Amino acid sequence: MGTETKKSRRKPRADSLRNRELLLQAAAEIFSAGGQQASLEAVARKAGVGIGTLYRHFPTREDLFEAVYRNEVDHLSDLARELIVQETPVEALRKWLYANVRLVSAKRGMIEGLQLVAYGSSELKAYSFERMTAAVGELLQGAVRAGELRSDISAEDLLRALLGIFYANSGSDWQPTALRLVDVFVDGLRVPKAPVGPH
Amino acid sequence: MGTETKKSRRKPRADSLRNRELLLQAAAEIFSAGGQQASLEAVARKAGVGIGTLYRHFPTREDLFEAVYRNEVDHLSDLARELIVQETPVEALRKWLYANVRLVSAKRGMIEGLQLVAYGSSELKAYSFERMTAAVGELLQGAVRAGELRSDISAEDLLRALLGIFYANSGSDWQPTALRLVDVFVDGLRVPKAPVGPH
DNA sequence: TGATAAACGGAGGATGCCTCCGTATAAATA
DNA sequence: TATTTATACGGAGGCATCCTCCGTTTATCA
Repeated sequence: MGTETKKSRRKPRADSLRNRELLLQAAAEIFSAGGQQASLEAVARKAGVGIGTLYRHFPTREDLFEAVYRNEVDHLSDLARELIVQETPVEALRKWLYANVRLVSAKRGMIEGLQLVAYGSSELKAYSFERMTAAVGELLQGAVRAGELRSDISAEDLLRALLGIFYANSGSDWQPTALRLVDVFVDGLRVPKAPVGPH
Repeated sequence: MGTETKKSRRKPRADSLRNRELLLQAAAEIFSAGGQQASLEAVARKAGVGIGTLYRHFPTREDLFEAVYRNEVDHLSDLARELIVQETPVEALRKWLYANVRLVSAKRGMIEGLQLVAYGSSELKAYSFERMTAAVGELLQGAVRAGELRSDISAEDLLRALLGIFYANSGSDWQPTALRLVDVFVDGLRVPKAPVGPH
């Protein structure tokens, strides 16, 4: 027999998992507010863990960024499903788009600060695109089926329009502007209650 | 009479002007090599002045970046004129393009690191575009008149092609690649000495 | 050749990065 | 449940950078 090839591993410790989650949450907020050069020590402070813990979970800044991004995409996907059952179709869409603004906030920091797009895994990009299209597709379908939104907008159209909104105005306080534009956009998608066409 | 509204100012001190120049020169090199997050203390060290002197001349990092950029554009413009009289037309163009690679090195750092394009003065952009087009126009004209380069390339075309070359490959060691591409590009512009067309 | 406005240098306090290691604790074992 | 042990934790510490502040130096002007 050779050396033991596969030790029975212990279950990961509960505190480790918890701290990882706390860190991701804190990082999402800090990066969203402060951009790409936010302090990692601030992230650790906000998460309520030591700086060593942060570095153990995410050895490099990029590791943390990528994890935050992936995490946010997953959250958005889940959020779409929750909103579909909890809200009216149009409000579900609107709230999901709001959440998107927050995601892009983090994404901007990552892309512009660290060229994640340049050398970053394109696997990550494909992954996020797929999940995003699926999520927005469900939201749209719901609202269209309920007769509240016009039916000639595809999921990809909507995502493209969003990207346009996001990248068009890249100021320091773009977030409130983006939220306002989302409102306008959603209202524009509505099917008018009192049609004005010829009878 | 009111209070004296306009005191006869002293002439600016010679060492001040000299140090400013030294700082710009050092900053150009440091930014070019190290990107946008290069250390300002390193700039001061390289210039051989105290850190306080750096901050007196350029209170913020952005101030220094913008000054370096403006300075480089001016230098490039002057360089074009010098090369026109010192070199053969084609070599003048090639060397000027080399110098461009170095400029873009600094520019990249500025744009990507600090969103100079986003909030930065668009006056600065207009200024640089105008001067650059003029410079490359003169270089082209000289070489075309000498019958060494094909005549169907405009100054703007050339600048656009350059931008393409520069932005296409955004790696860490893009500079050598860009220089090689410039070579290829200039060679491609040449009028062939022994035409191979049908007789 | 003073007088003085202006510029100089760099110490110093604050903050951030990342490593290292003694301590604490959750899972495995008895 | 009690003990063992693999694993994770926190944060001190060393180094780098940022930026300010102020005593000293020096170029201009009379």
